[in-house]
Amino acid sequence: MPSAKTKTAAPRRNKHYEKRLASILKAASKIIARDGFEGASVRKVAAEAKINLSNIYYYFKCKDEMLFELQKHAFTTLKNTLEERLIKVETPEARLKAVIENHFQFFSTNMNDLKVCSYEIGSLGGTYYKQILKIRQEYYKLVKDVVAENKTKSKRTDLNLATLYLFGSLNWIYMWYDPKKNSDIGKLSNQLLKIYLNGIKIS
Amino acid sequence: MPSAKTKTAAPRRNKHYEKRLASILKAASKIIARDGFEGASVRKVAAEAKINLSNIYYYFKCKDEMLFELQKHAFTTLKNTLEERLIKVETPEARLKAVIENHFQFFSTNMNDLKVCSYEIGSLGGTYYKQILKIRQEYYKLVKDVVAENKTKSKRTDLNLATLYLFGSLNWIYMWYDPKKNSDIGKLSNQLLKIYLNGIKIS
Amino acid sequence: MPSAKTKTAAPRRNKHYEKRLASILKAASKIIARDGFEGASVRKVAAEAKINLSNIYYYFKCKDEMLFELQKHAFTTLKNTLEERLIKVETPEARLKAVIENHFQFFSTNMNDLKVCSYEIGSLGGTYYKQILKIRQEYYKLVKDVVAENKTKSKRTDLNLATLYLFGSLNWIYMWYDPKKNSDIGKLSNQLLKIYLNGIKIS
Amino acid sequence: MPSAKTKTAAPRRNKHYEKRLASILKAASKIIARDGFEGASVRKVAAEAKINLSNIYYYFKCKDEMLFELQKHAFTTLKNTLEERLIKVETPEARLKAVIENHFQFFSTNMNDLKVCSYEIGSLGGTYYKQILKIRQEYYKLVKDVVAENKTKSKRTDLNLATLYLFGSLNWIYMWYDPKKNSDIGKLSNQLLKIYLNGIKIS
DNA sequence: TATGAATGAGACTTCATTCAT
DNA sequence: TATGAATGAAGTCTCATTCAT
Repeated sequence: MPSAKTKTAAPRRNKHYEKRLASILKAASKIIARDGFEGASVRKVAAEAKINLSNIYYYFKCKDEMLFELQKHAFTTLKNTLEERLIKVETPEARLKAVIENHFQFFSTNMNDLKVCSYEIGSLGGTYYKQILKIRQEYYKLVKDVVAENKTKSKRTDLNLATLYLFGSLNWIYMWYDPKKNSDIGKLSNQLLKIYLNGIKIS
Repeated sequence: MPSAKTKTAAPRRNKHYEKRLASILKAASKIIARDGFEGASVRKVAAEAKINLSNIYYYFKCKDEMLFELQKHAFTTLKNTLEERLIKVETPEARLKAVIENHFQFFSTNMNDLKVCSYEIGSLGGTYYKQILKIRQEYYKLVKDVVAENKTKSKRTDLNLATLYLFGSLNWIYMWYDPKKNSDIGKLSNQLLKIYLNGIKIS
Repeated sequence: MPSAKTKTAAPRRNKHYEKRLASILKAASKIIARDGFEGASVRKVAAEAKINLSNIYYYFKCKDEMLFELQKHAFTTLKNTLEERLIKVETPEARLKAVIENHFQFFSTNMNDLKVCSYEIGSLGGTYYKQILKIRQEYYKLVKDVVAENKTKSKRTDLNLATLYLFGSLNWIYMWYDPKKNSDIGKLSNQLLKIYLNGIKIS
Repeated sequence: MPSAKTKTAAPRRNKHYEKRLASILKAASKIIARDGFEGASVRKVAAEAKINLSNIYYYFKCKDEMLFELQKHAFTTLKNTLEERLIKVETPEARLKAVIENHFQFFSTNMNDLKVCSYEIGSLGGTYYKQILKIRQEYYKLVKDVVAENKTKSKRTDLNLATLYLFGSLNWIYMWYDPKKNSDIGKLSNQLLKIYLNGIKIS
């Protein structure tokens, strides 16, 4: 049984609290994506969120915690929405498409978070890092299993390698994704699915 | 006969100059890869290179120039060695393998530079950025042409997308590459070549 | 009735703010007069004002702004007090004496500011410079008009030259003024007035 | 008898020495006038003089010495040329005109030196300061005597005050002198002479 | 909850000067 | 004479964070 303390201990928060917290996180995401974690000063985040500098420390113990919450939220969402999607489909190919589309969907509408999550993984230390690592590993496991379902066993390719290969491709999108040109996420996902499953060459 | 002037114009430097410059660049590469560009203070680089802090400014006009030289060297090397390799092979598949192996070879022995080159692309401003962009585009063009040779035209996949997809996979290696486990670059390249050409699934 | 907003818009500051700001400005004036603007380090000013070094940057955006505020205050005061004096007197000679005495009065009790205002005019750049220039020009115009009232038209001397000539004499006082010896500002002003009006030679 | 050492001890200098020394001094004058003594780095001076940074220290022991030589040369020239002029004329008025024209002549063609000599008087310390002070006082005495010849004794104006008043006017010219507009130094000198002698008002 | 003010550490960079050749 | 390289001190400014109200 999880300790009840978690809930009870939470400070009584007024109706604005959640809204402001979210607004700070959004600002942080934007600034960190633009300037990197080190380059993103708490001052800039405060300015972007239109909140007083000191007041940020009411919502976060320190700067690191901001990044932590950002990554935690992103990876948790990613994992949860993927789980929901996977329940609904059965064939290996459809499931793989779900993986790709889910990742794409989330990050194409949260491009800042993509950067924050792939760039700034090493910026977190100690406990924060470990907690994030755990969620990332759960998400990784989920994806790896779907890759396994699709991969022809006889092929002499390492399963981990194949999975990481997929992640690489998916995470690289911030380098080229343009919401105006690539508005159709479904179509984009299909193309990547095809390449990943069958390669770029007719065999 | 090329004008002798071109060579003479370079400032006369003593015998230690090149060695120190290289040593600073190596130190910078290590620190920037570890801490990010913003997180890498010139102090830390100086300490790593065992050189006096202010003396660094004899070799570089500013911190940005350090990153610039790092990226310039990496992308130029990448491009030059690829060109040399491509001259020697003819079949599309062999050429694509050359692309993959070249990229892999370089970055597996210069893992720090890989980070510095993929993480810190946005950390450069103004003229520096433009110069790097140009070299990167030349390298990109080289790779794209080889992808085009391999890609079955009838397939409805965008050429740029396919190329970027490849880059994503290749650049993600710093997330998992372990020189102890993945010592055989040739084998690794072959695996990725297979996936990229034929997909993970027998069709 | 002026919009209340104008006043309300000013940031709310605590009771110590104005006092500290003034104390920093006074310290800055002293140090800059002694060491010149370039020679006056922010550290020295902070030490003189007995304030923490970085805290200075809470009161000023940058070192330039310090000089700007100093000059702005001096020239504005100079201009305002002169305007007040001029209202009260009518004859040209009395008005000219007001000009001289006003300039003298202010700078003899603010010798540091005199240096800061005549030495360091070129130390300001961009917007700061333009703002100061405007006030200085207004002050100059005021003085020039009084000179014009006094100057015999038939004399073939350029009005601007005559005015600048006066300014030169007035601003040179920091080279020799000694509050102990020249305590009687009224008398000093009278002497200069005589020279300026009638020359050093009986004609 | 002055020690012969002065001449004998002088290092043997090749034919370029004097030329380079003068070129450095000219560069220094320009840079110091523009940026102030503190703002003028030895590096900038070296660049302006197109000489190697370290090599400057062959010509000057330290930065202060550069300023010292600059001021020494200016005041000495000023004094010497004035002495030559004064020998040739006899009437008080002609002699006063010589003073004004001499000062004007020199500084209008050496505007940088004017700034360096009036701005940077306090930038010199110790022995350097004393040496310069001595020359300045000699020059001052020369001028004061000529003022005395012209000044009507009965007038209740202090002689020193009258002299300093003149210096103020003369030294202020860098604030407005424009070689294009005020090309006729003789005419300008005459105007100032008239004002100084007879005032701006017909009596 | 919110905010004005403060602070010590450390960022990048330039300085005058010297050393060795 | 000339110059490439080095160095310790100091420059301006920003940082994350805290304190007091």
